Amino acid sequence: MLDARFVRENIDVLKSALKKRGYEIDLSEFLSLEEDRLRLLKESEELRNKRNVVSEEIGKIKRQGQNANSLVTEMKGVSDRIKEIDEILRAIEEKTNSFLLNIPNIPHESVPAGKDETENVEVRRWGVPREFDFEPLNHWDIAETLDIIDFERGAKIAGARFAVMKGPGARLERALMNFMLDLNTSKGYKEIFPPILVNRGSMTGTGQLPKFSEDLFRTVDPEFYLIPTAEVPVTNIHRDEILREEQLPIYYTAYTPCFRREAGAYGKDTRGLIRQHQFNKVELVKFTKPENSYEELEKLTNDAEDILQKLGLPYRVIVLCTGDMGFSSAKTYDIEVWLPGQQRYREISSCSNFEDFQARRANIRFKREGKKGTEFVHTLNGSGLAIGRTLVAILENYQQKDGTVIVPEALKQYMGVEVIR
RNA sequence: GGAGAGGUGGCCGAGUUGGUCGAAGGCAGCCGCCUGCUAAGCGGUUGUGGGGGUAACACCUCACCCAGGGUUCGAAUCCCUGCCUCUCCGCCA
Repeated sequence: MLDARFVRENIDVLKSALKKRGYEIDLSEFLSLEEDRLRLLKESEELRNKRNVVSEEIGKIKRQGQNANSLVTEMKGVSDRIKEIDEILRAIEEKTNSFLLNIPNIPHESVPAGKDETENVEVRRWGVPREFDFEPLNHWDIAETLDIIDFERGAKIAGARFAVMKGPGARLERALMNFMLDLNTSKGYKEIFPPILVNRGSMTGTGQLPKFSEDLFRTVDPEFYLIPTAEVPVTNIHRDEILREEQLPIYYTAYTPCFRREAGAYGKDTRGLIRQHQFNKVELVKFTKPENSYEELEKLTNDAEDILQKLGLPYRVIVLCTGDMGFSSAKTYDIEVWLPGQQRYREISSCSNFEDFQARRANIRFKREGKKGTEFVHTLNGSGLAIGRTLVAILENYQQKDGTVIVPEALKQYMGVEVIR
């Protein structure tokens, strides 16, 4: 969320920045509400001041055994008036707050302007897609032949968009988790294994609520939310905290299952493992000082790329244009892996700098050495990587004519075999 | 699930016949002094957020003693609800 004061004082900056996102904003109601709010706030505070002073007076008078009835009556009136004002204030704040919660983040100046995903810009490519001397299969065909992913049983047990991983398929899933966590922790990321069910405050802190509830699974009694990404519990680790400057930057990596309703994706990627209600992911999360966050975004993206390089999977990096970026992000790189079965690049990681947008919602601050006051940290995160999609990429890129799949060099020690057959 | 205890500042911990409490005291931190060094000692100082104010400080003011309501002229202190922690019993991986 943006800061109310910032919005009040930077109307034009905000308007033009959001226009680049294709987001027209009408601030007139907000501004007049803010005007009312500040006026009433002042009145309320002045009355409280009066009440504090006089109440103390009443105490003194009573201790002297004298009568203070007229003052008491007067203060009763003052208190009633304070209550009235506060009720109005609460109503106003509810409106302004929900208005602020629904404004997306301001894009960084380096983000290309554009209306949708067709205007994203490719930044670099790594690796050369392999030449096949046969027609490469889709991963679901490969998996069916090898009997390592069972979509029918997944549907029977749970429903559409669920799968059962079997034998070497399950092992590959586990191998990837371990491989990624080992690689990430070797670079200084601290391993975290957080709760998978979280409360409403955490979902609001990272921006999933109130705007995107339709994509979340929720338990009813008691109420919890199933995390759509480890970003939620891991970023919320430091919610409502004031960090010391020397603690920054903080690097976390976490494996978790992720749960998404995919409500807006009917008919998309219905076959295969690309879009599931439940999937595994290893996440990278950073908390940094504002002046370092863009440098840290580059490093974080590189760390995610390194996983693909070590697995020998060709990919490209694109920077999302203003119109395609997520709600909370100021700048996002997507990493897309080459899938021979689909003859195209598919998203496997999304690395974002949220600047202070999440930190303000989640109230994550830090204190500079020798300076008074606090500042919001910058938060970043990226997949490192989505396990299911990595598994898909391995099956498709390492498939052989006879239907078997070669295990990438880096995974052999985790798999125990050289070929999945 | 049942019974009980409790949630106060960076930490520990007073305060529960409502008023002089943003909150004693201790520890830790910071700044001085003192001191061969260190330790000890002495003095001072140290929360967050909002509003106003300033060139910037200063300063003024409001709120915050888990959260949200309530009673009252006035609440850390009384009442209600929720959340969390601890102990005992039961159950369970």
